[in-house]
Amino acid sequence: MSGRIAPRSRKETRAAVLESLLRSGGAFRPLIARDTQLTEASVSRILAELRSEEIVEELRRPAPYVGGPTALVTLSNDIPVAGIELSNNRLSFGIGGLGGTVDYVERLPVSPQLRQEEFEQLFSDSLATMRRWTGTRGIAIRQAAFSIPGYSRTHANPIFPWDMERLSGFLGDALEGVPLAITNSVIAQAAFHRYSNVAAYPAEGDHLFLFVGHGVAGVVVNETAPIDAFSPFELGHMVIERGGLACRCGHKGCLEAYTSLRAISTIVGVAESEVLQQGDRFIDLLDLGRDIRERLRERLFLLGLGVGNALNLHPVSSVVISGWPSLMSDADRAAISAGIDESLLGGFDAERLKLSFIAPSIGNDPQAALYYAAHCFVRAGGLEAKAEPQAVLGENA
Amino acid sequence: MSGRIAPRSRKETRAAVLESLLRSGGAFRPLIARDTQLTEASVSRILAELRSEEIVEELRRPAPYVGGPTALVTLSNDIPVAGIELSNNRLSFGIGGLGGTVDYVERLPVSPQLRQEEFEQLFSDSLATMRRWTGTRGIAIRQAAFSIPGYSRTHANPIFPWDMERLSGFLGDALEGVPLAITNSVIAQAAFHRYSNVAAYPAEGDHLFLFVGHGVAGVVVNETAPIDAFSPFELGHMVIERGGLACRCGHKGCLEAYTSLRAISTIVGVAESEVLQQGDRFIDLLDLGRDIRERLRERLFLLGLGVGNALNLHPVSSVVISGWPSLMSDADRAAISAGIDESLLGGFDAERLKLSFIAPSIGNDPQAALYYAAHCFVRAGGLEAKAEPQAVLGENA
DNA sequence: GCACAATAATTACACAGTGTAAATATAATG
DNA sequence: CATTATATTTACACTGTGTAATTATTGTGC
Repeated sequence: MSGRIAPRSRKETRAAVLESLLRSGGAFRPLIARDTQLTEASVSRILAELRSEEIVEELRRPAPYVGGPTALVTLSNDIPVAGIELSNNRLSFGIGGLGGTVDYVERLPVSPQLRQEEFEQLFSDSLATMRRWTGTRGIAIRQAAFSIPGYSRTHANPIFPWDMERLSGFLGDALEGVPLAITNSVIAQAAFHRYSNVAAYPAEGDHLFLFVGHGVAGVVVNETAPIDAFSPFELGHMVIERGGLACRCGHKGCLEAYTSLRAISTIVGVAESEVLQQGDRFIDLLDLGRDIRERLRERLFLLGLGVGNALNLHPVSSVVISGWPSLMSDADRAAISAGIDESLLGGFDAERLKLSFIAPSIGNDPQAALYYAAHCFVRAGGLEAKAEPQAVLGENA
Repeated sequence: MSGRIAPRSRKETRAAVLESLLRSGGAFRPLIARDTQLTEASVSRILAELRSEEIVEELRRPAPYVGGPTALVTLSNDIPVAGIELSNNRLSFGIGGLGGTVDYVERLPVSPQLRQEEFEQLFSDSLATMRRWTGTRGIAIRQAAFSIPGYSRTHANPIFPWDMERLSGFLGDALEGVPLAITNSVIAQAAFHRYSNVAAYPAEGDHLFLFVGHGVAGVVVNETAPIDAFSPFELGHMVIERGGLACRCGHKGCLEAYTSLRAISTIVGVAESEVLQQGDRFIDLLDLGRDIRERLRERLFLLGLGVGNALNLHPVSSVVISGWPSLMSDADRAAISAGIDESLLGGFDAERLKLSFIAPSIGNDPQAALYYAAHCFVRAGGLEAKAEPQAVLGENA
C-alpha cells in the first residue's frame, strides 16, 4: 500500500488492510498498520469487523520476541473465487481461495481463431460442469475474473475481433450475479507475479512487465495505483522495421512478426503448439546449433530495440521480461541490452536500467486470473460488489 | 474534477473547489458543487473559508433566471504567482495572477547548449530584476513554477545534461522560500492549452498531447489524474528507421532527426532561429514549392508512423498535436494519418481516433509555466506549501 | 513458578469533515 | 407586494480517524 492519504471510507480502509494481507500472505498487526499507514487502533477495529464476517482469520502464534505479536492474521481460505483464462490455445476454469489454493481446474483446448459463438458454447458447458462441482459442495463463488489477451476497456482490439459488449452481456448472464471482472491477460500475469510472491519478484517500484509469447504484451506496473488501473499495451505491434516481415495484424515489420513464439518456432523448427505442450523448458530440450542461436539472438536484439522504444514512451527504470527470452542464456540475452542500447534515449546503462527475467508460467493457468479475482474481491473491501447507483437504475430501465 | 471519492481532507476539498474555478475561470455555486461532487452545503463552507482568506472573490451578478444564483465566484487576481520557462532559445520570467493576467515579463535569449553555470548566472540576474519589480510594489509571490524541456522527476535526461540535484538546490536557494514546482515543458504546455480555455480545446477525455518543435515531446493527458502526475515522454527519440539519419542524441533514425523544427528548417531553407523569430505563421510566409511540400509530407508521414507506435503503447482515442504540423494544410496533414495507418494496430480509422491540431503558442512564454504555477497553488488548496514532515527535519539536519 | 519487562491489542473519547434537511435569502414575475 | 423558484446558510447527526489510557500476552531472569 502507499500513495494514499488519511481519510478514507470504510470500504477503502478495509480494502487497504485486505490488500496488504493478500500481498504479504499473512502478517502480524504492527506490520499491517505500517503497510496501510493506519494506526493500530484502526487496524484493530477493521480486523474485528473482518473477523466477524469471517473474511480474515487469526492464528495463535508464539510471540517471536518479548511482548511480540501473538496472532498471525491471514485471509480466510474459505472464500471461494473463480478465475477463467482464455489464451491462444486453451480456455481454463479454476476455483480457489484467497490464500492462493486451487481447488478445481478444468482446461479445454481451443484454437487461436476461436469464434465468439463457439466460445460461448464452450464457456456455457464448462460453467455448467463447474456449477455441478460447486453445487454438490454448497460453494458460492464470491468473485470471478476473466482474463483475455489484448483486452482493453477503452479500445476495441483488432487482433481479437470479438464484440466486447456482447461478451460482457453474455458473461453477465452466464454468471448470474457473481461479480465479474474482465481484464487483460498481461495485467493478470503481472499482478500474479508481482504480488503473489513479493519476495521472489525481481523488481520494485514502477516498472514495465513484458510477456513474450504468442504475442508481445506489456504493462506499466504502477506500484501506487490499483492493479486494474495498470496500463496494458501491445508492444508486439510496434513497427520496428518499415516494410519488414508481414504480421498477422496486416501491417509489416511489427515486433511480433520477429519475436513471438510463432516466429521463433519457425526458426528452431518446432511447431508453436508443440512448444506450448513442452512447457517452460522447451528450449533446454532443443539442441540449438550455432546458426539457430545466432538467429535467435538477432530476434532478441529486435526485442531490445522495441523495449528501448517502449521505455522512451514509458520512462521507468526497471523492466521484467517473462516468456521465451527468460529461458535463454545470459549470453543470448545480452542481445536484448544491445537492442535497447540502440533505441533508448541515452543508451543502455545497467546503472540506470534494471533488466530482469522471470520464468514464464506456462501450464499453471488459470492461476493468474484466480489471483486477479482474489485481488478484485479484496479491492472491494470484501463487500458484495453492490450495484453502482447507475447500474441500479439500469436494472429497471 | 472527477475520479475522486467522497471523504477528503480539508486541503483536498479546497483544492477541488479551487481547481474547478481555475478551469472554469469563474462559476456559480451550483456548478461548482456539481463539478466537485460536493453538496452545496460543503461548497458554501469551503467558499466562506476561502473568501475570508481572500483567495476567491464573489461578484454580485443579477440572477440569470428566477431564483437563479446571484454571485459569480472567481479566483482572486491579487494572488501573485511566477512562471519561468526555459526553451531552446530563451529563458523567460513572468508574474501574473490566478486569473491568467500577466503583469510582468522578461525574456532573455539563450543558446540551446546553455551550460548550467551560465544558466545560474542568467537566472540570478533576472531574478534580481524581478525582485526589484516585486519589491517596489510590495508583491509577495505565492508560488513559482519552472518548466524545462525533457524534465523528468525520475529519470536523468541525456539530452539535457544538467545536474538536476544541483538545479533544485540552486533554485531552492535562489527563490528563498517561495514554493517552487519544476515540470516538463510539455506538461505545462498541455495543461495550459487543455485547461486555461476549456471551451477552445479540441479534445476531451484521456488523450495524447504532442508538441513538435525543437524536439518532439508527448504527454498523456489523464483527465482524472492531477496534472503533475501526467506522464511525459520523448517521442522524438523513438527509432523509426534503423540506421537512419543521425540524431543529436547519438542514435540513428530517431523521429526527431526527421521531424523536428531543425530538420524541417533545412528542408524549407530557413534557419531554425529565424523560424522561431517569425513565430506562429512562418510557414504561411514561405512559398513552398511542390518539391519542398512533398518532402515535408514525407516527414509528416514519419511523424504519423511514430504517433501510431506511440498509440500502440499508450492506447487512447484522441491525439492533439501542436507545433509546426499544425500550421500545415489539411491536405498535408493527411500524411500523418497515412503514417498512423501503417503502424497503429488496426490502422487509422477516423471513427476510433480523433486527430486534432492546435496552433503552437510561440512567443507567449512563460504563459504555460505561469498557468502551471497557478495550478500548483490551487492544488495545494491555496495553503502555504507547508514543509512535509521529512522536509522539516531536513531543515535542521 | 512468579514478578517484571516489553510490546501488542482494545477501548473511550475527542475531533474533523461530510451530508441531510430545515431555515433563510434573493430576485424575477405578475 | 405577495408569489415563485431557486440559491445559500446553518443546525445537527453520522462516519471514520487518531490519541491516549487501559488491558492483554508472553519471554526473561530470579
